[in-house]
Amino acid sequence: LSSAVTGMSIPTLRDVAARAGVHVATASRALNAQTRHLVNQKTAVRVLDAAQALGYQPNPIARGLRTNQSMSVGVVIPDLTNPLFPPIVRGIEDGLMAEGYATLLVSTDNNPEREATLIRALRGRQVDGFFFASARVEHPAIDQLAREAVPLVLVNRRLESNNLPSVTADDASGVLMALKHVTGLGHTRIAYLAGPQWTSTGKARLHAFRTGMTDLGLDPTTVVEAGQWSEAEGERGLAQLMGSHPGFTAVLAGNDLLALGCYDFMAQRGIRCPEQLSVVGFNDVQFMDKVRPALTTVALPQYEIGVSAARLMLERIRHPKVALTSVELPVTLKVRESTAAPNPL
Amino acid sequence: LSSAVTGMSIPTLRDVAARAGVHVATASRALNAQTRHLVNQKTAVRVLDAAQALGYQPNPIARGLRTNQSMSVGVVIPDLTNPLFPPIVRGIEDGLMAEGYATLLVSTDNNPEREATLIRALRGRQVDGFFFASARVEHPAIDQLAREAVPLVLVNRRLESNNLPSVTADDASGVLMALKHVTGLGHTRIAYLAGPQWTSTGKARLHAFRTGMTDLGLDPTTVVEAGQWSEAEGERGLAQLMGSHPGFTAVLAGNDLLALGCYDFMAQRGIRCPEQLSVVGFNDVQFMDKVRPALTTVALPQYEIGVSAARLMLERIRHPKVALTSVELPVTLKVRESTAAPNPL
DNA sequence: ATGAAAGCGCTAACAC
DNA sequence: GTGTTAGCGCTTTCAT
Repeated sequence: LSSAVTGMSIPTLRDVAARAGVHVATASRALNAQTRHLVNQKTAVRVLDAAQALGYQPNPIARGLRTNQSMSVGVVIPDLTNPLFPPIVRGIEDGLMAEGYATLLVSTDNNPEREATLIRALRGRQVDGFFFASARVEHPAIDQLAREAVPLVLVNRRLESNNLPSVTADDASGVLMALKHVTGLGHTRIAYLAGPQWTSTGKARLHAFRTGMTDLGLDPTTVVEAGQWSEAEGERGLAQLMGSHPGFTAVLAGNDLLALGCYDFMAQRGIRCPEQLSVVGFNDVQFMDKVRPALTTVALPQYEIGVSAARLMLERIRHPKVALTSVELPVTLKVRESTAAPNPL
Repeated sequence: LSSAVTGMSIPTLRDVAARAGVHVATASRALNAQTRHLVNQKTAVRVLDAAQALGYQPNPIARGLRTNQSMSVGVVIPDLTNPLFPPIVRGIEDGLMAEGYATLLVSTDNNPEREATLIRALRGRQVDGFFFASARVEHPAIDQLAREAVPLVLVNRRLESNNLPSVTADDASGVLMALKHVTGLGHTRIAYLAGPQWTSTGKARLHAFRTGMTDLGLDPTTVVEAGQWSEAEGERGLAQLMGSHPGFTAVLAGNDLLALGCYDFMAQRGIRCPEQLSVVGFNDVQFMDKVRPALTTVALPQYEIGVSAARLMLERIRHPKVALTSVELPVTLKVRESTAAPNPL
């Protein structure tokens, strides 16, 4: 018995077909833009009208079972509460929603086991592709997916082992802009509080710092690596930096969280920013213009990164054969209050 | 031909059954905890082993088609980049993931049309339930879903028209704590910058302010309503407040974003916080301890709200007949630097 | 305790 | 141009 007859529940393709007086297959063809040309113009209209009248919604579950497509994608990030990710995720969501894709979002907490479980769960749900914002420089799980030809897009990350499509910000330029700004202010002894070197952004930014400093004829060795992209590690990092390489007047942090950690350490030691030490962040996460002092930082086009990633994914899904492309987006320097000319002792 | 034989692709139940030497139906029963008792102990073990060996993952799409369950839920929020929501969403995600549910997250931007579209899309995907963090006090779309007996949980919101299960924070106590703190400091002329009155939290908090002030024998009429939960509206609101009711020495804001808007206005007018005006926020969103001055605010157990909501949803899905329950979680006051004793002129 | 068979809603060969 | 048929992977009667 068709569900329309029972009066209950959601109309199915059968109901539409019945109402239009055609076979389900015809109804299916008429409803699908790809195959609509196979059916008589008038019949198609009749089917469309019937669907409209019934408020028919195709069931993607059933379709997916048949077509091996779920019209959904997995978005794998380290942690949604890291303020860098919400805008990126929204960009992905907005870019994909228009095309009928749903996004399954998961946070890995940088825990490889959890990540493996989540990837398995997403694969089980037949996602049509994966976004990874959590890629370590080496990442067996991703390599595996790539080998299986699952559509993949790396977001704000790159892989060393694999030439996968990625959307990143121009980290090198960003570091150089920060460096130029700080040297322009008169600083010459500049420290770098690097992000974890098992992340591609961490490595890229540190590398840019080293070459940039060398090119400027400055000493590029005042460097400490944080173990995590966290405030706590930023605090620890600056402490270590001041212990091992005292005397610098500015510190560039691998990201804003690390910069905030510097603030914590400085507050605790009574060091004033920017009078005694200039600090520069990276990412320009929400509220960085409101912290004390307002943080000078390199701003990423976060939402745009998400949108671009969505575009790349669509390309990958629709044209799997086309050569891989990657996108690098420009960054901008936001000069605020955490940087000033060095104070002559 | 079974996929295991072809050597490619993902193993199906057929492959597991074949390997264990049983019929698919038996394999299905053995794999499902609910029906395992129907099958011989030894057979069950054999099937489980086969599944293990093959790395079998049940296909929820196929299962869903049969059972009319998608093992996924929709999470509808106004905007993921509003920092209140990421922790809540993570709580929901973590609470549900353990039970095998996936979350489909969407942002409505408070746009009713967009929201309607998104709800339709989610229904089309057969989600087993909806979380709404975007409920207006009146909300036809939600009423409709409730009438259709779709499992629903309201998060940080309540509905006037409908007694739906909800998880909220104890807004009234929060406002009272803020009030007590500020009066304890010596303030008597206290303004309230209310959130939008088309939201339940906006209404609840304003109501608590009015009764609280009255109970304290203070004038409760220095109130302005913001049109949105936004920084811009906070700025506008404080401007309006100072124009229409000058002379107050403390302002309680409906949430942190509004409080930050107050900061903006004060910076622009050269009014010092807390010396000239004390400000209290609400929610204790990320970085409120880092803004200038560090914001005194009422903290919500954000992650816990999400976890509780997930629990409620699970109950609803599993026992649809059980009476509706709602949860109200306690809040805490974070005293920081934006409040001080009023400055005698 | 297990197998056989039907069917969830849809799409895609294949016929006519 | 349209109907027929089969089947995606799984669960669930119904037999045995």
